[in-house]
Amino acid sequence: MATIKDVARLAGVGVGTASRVISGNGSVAPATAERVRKVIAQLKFRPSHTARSLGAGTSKLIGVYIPFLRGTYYTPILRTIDLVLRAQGLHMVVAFGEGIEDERVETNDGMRFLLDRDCDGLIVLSNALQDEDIKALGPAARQVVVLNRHFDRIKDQCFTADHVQGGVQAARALLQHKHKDIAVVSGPTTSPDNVARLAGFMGELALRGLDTSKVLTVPGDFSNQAGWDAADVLLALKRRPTAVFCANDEMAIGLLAHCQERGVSVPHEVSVLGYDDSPSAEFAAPRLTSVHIPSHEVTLAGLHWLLNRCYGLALPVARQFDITVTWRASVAAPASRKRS
Amino acid sequence: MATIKDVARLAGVGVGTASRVISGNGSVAPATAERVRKVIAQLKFRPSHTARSLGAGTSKLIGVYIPFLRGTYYTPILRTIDLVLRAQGLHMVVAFGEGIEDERVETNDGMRFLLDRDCDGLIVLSNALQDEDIKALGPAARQVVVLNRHFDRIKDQCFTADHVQGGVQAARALLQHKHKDIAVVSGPTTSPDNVARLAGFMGELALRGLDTSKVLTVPGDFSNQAGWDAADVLLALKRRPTAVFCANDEMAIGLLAHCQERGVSVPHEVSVLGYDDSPSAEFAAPRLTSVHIPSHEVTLAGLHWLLNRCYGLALPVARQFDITVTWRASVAAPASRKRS
DNA sequence: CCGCAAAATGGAACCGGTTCCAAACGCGGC
DNA sequence: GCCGCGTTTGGAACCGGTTCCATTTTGCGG
Repeated sequence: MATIKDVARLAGVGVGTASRVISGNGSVAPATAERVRKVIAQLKFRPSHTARSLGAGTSKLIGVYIPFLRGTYYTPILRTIDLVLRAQGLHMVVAFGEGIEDERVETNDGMRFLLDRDCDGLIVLSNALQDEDIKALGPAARQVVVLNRHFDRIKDQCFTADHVQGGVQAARALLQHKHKDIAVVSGPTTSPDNVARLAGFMGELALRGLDTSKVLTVPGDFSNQAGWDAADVLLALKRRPTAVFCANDEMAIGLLAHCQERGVSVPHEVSVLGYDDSPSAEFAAPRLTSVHIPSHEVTLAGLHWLLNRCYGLALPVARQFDITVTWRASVAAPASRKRS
Repeated sequence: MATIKDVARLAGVGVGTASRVISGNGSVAPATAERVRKVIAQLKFRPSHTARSLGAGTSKLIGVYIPFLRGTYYTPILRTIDLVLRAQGLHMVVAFGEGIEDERVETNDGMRFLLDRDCDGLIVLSNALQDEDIKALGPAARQVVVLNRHFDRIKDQCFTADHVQGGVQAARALLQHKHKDIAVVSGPTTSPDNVARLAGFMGELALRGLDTSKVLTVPGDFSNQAGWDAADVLLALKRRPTAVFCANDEMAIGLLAHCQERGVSVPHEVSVLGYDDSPSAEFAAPRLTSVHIPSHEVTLAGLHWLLNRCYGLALPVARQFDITVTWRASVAAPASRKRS
């Protein structure tokens, strides 16, 4: 690979001049610049990012930590990040948490790994992260943004939709169709956003006069399989619920698949409500009604904040995110029925 | 951030000695080493990857180019890459092609972008790449691996399952259930792997005595929406096919959703066969029978080859990949029926 | 107690850029 | 023709590590 010295030598100029032509800083006589440019083209010279980073003290690298790349929830987020970054001439270094270890340990390792790589900033999505982990980051914490979580310690750097509100919306969607026998397939209790949406959901049901102690909650882990398994439990019930709220779309889809296999018609016999409105919801069978979390907007806001901090930009940063319900085919009024 | 000079100064040693302690190369008296280590811990010193890269001439960075991160096909591939890389202390820089430009231009830009970042190697997934693009890469081509494509120019660096064989398997799966009225939802004709699987499919049908001119092919673009739209065409047919082969799972899932919406029962009224056996196939409704492409193995082989080349390792590199059919619920024998 | 090889050590050079500084140069005004 | 200012230029210093080389220290056998 040709270096700037080769360019300088062949063009008969000093390295300083060559550098000025390449970076465009400082003035160079037009004729000289032309000569240097010619040599650059001839040598197919491309300046080394590494060397630049070392001198400039900035790597133009943003790290992204994703706990587990499953389903379709994270893919639009990655797309959004890549798109914005490339437009700024930046790159994205990615790490996933997919080892065998404890998720929290893994998150910390992953962040460390990324920080060690001299990333200018970090975007972290994680349910396992704890307040002390943020603290342990020390000054490095200044350059991280957390999505879908809230930490008081760095509240300006946290971007998330209000999942309590999301749960409320979910409850209203079901109540609106006069459902009274409701079941829930929940995510892990260790996941704060899951806890929030369930709290919102249950709270709203109680507010509307439902006895929430009768709302069966089947625990799950956000996977397709968990939804499938939950269906097994739910369909075996003597008095089946008329509606099921799943804490994410993945589980809803697993549940849908199981209902189909058993010949249970959705939404005729059971309504199914998802959460996230991830891409796979749109073409589930039946098309899944889901609580729409504006991930794109949340991601964009967090990313903008980070770029503003790291590179002194002034990109707009949203702080408020509206949650709505995307109505499709999987939720309808319960069929009127007599006691079985 | 503390530098090695700070460490050296505080420990009362030269930078050379400090470096030897950090990197573990060269001998240092135990007492001295201990002293240096103490200072390192105290200062929370972490060596700069950038500086190391510059000196060593290797960035420990592998670039990954993915044309469009949609659906679930690419996610396991990214996971596999990340897992292997991290085990080697390496990182992954990702770029997607999601702009507005021509896909081929975009792929070249993306690769350039990644190469400019001083990546030691590149993994490229792309349908738009042409032979000349490889040529234009010049010596940089030595360090790229292409997945799911074949270029004669760099045949050792291409890793792909045999999609003609995949098409053959698909045909056999349908024939095995005595389907005779078959339709195809194809991918873009610009996608070589799509062309290959269709060729294999049609070839096998012809071999088994079917008149392939009667096999309706609906063009698609690998998206859910394309499958949905194709269903519209197919279901409007006077004589509906008894089986549909979709060139990828995404389209199959879109088609399934539409069938469900129209009340067309799968596999009772139509069988649907997918391709790729991506994660979303498992929990489609009904669960999707699909031609299993061993993406994990292909990715692993390509990645191993790349690591062997870039870092002189000796990881095992597979060259042969078996394609099988994963049987689930969406394909069955056609219901016997009279002419409508 | 000496001599010699091996171990330990400090410091310079280097990787490939950018930036700063001082010097050379060109040009207009007096 | 000379002065002074602004432009152009080459080269050194620097970023933070690693590695090489020369020098000092250590350890052991004779």
